[in-house]
Amino acid sequence: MLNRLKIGELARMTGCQVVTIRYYEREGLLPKPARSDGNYRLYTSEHLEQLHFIRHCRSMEMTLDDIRLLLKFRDTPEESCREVDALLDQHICDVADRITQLKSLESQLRGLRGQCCSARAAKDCRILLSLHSETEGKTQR
Amino acid sequence: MLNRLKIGELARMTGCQVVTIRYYEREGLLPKPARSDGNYRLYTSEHLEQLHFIRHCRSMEMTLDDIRLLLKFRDTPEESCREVDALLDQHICDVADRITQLKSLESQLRGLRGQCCSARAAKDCRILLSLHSETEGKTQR
DNA sequence: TGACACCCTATAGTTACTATATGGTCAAGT
DNA sequence: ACTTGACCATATAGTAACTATAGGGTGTCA
Repeated sequence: MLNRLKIGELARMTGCQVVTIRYYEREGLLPKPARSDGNYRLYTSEHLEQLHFIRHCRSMEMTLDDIRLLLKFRDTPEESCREVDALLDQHICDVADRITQLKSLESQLRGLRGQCCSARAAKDCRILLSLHSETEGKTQR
Repeated sequence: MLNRLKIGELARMTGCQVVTIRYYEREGLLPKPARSDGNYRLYTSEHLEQLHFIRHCRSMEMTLDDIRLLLKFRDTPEESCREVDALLDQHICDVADRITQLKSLESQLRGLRGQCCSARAAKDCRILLSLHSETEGKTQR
């Protein structure tokens, strides 16, 4: 029976930690469930589904703010889903940008690493020496 | 003259924010500078060089802990630089792993995005529907 | 003397949790 | 009836690397 799930059961069914579920409730991502006589949270299959939704979004590294928005869209069925598309497009852009950035970083790091030729004294370490020189063409943040 | 730099001057010379410089001091990454009569921080060219080092490392997304280690290695000139190499190798690995992860995420997101065919009502939005379904094969972190 | 740029400290907020402390609930076993 | 143990509850603080805010002092120029 799926309508009196305790928090630990919900956790097991979603691969989510108990504390995280409580955290989502505080953050307004999961509606407050009913309580048992002993003050235990009692979840329904609605909660289960919503938590699956949240975890699916999180596994794609969407922010909790993004997820809040998506949940709002879901609850206004007459609105178009153009905003869902836009949110996703933006997220895809962000991920792609980050990949580009990390690739450049990786080659920079490999370049730096290549300056070392085996264990010498740290005072002569070319990596450390190189890190002391000014970064050219870098702007803040 | 480079031996009585005020914090704002140091900030301008390194492209670092004033508050960040003070933060590095609190964190023990920059030694405490002398003070003027009016209690202003007075930096030397040593500070300037060390801050360049820190910012260079940060531009490569090393953590402050990493940087603390590197500074320690620099100050123990008889130690070999093998540890510097190891730190860098680890960092390169982390970056490479993250790239792999983000690439897979990107294609997953593009797949999801492709399920939408233009603006329909949110209740039928295939993206939202898809996000409700269970993630298969994902384990907890 | 006042305006202004610049400096100071202390404290709280950001993100998405995680950790810690302290105590209550419930079912099974003795 | 009592205890053990798994499970649940709340409140608070910590994580990383800053950023923001409040409230006030310093130094120079007109």
